[in-house]
Amino acid sequence: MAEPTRPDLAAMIVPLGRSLMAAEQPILAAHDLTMWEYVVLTALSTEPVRTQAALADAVGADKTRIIPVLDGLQRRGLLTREPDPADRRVRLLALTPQGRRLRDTTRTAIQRNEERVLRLLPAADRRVLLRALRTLADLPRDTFLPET
Amino acid sequence: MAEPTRPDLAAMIVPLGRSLMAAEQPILAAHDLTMWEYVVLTALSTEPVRTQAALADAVGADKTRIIPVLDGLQRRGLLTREPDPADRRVRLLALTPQGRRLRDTTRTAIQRNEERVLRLLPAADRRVLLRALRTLADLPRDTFLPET
DNA sequence: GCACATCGTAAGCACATGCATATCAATGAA
DNA sequence: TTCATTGATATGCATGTGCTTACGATGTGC
Repeated sequence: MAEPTRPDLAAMIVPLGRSLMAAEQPILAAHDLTMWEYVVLTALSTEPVRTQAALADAVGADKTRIIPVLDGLQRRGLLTREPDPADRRVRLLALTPQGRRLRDTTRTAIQRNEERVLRLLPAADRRVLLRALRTLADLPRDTFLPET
Repeated sequence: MAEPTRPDLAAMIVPLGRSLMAAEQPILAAHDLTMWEYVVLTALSTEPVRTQAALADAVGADKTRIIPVLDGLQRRGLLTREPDPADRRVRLLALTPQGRRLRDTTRTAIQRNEERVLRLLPAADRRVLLRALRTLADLPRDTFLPET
């Protein structure tokens, strides 16, 4: 039984994710956003989803738990919910200009902090890392599940 | 305000971590281990820690919540706890041969599955990704916190 | 028209987590 | 010697999460 040559991928990524989330927290607080609020603001501009349930699925949230998040964002004028004329069950979500601005300023602050950390890596490694992460992050979730 | 050229690092890493944890779950179950049990088994062979509290900190666990995990592992003969003669408050932890074997077979299965996913990346990217992740994962947690 | 599915919404339950508190035993410093 | 600190342990509380159930409104297919 040979010694493994690397740590588990999960063992590196999961704690790293925790550290990054912890790092985001003060930035989000300074922008008066919770994590899920920010996730929704970000997803609404990058994911072409039609239904709230699809949005929840896309961002890994629970569709029932996301309702109060959407309520809050709507109440603050950061997003709108309009019935879809093609299917009156559906509420179409859209960012307001205010929502877009808040998303952008928050994202800028978050990414600035991330760049500070990423600069600890060589530039070429940085580019590859981001490219590879993007590829992995875009994989369907069940890609990772073990085969039976 | 220019469009960002990349997703947030956290926005890629955190869901990826979730997917990897979900993928691990059936493998751990097949080896009769919980996630924290496996984390402890793995950490005991790679982290030179003396106290249980230090182990908990090293693996991002709560020192009080880790006690029942250690109890269970000890009861199953996977690890031993002996008083440290140099400081009788401390319980020195060590894997048994059985614990080492279980850790190894589990890790092999987990990494085999991870390799299957990693092979979706070009080989050179794979190497850089793992190297970069290792670097980032080894950073002290407060490296990531924003500067005041 | 009817049975079934879907969407949004609310709420319940079990469990995990982060943090705090408390206790006992042991250690180290003043 | 006294007191503060440390290590292990147990437990409580608040919060978050995953999943489930249920409901009303709407849509689809037969």
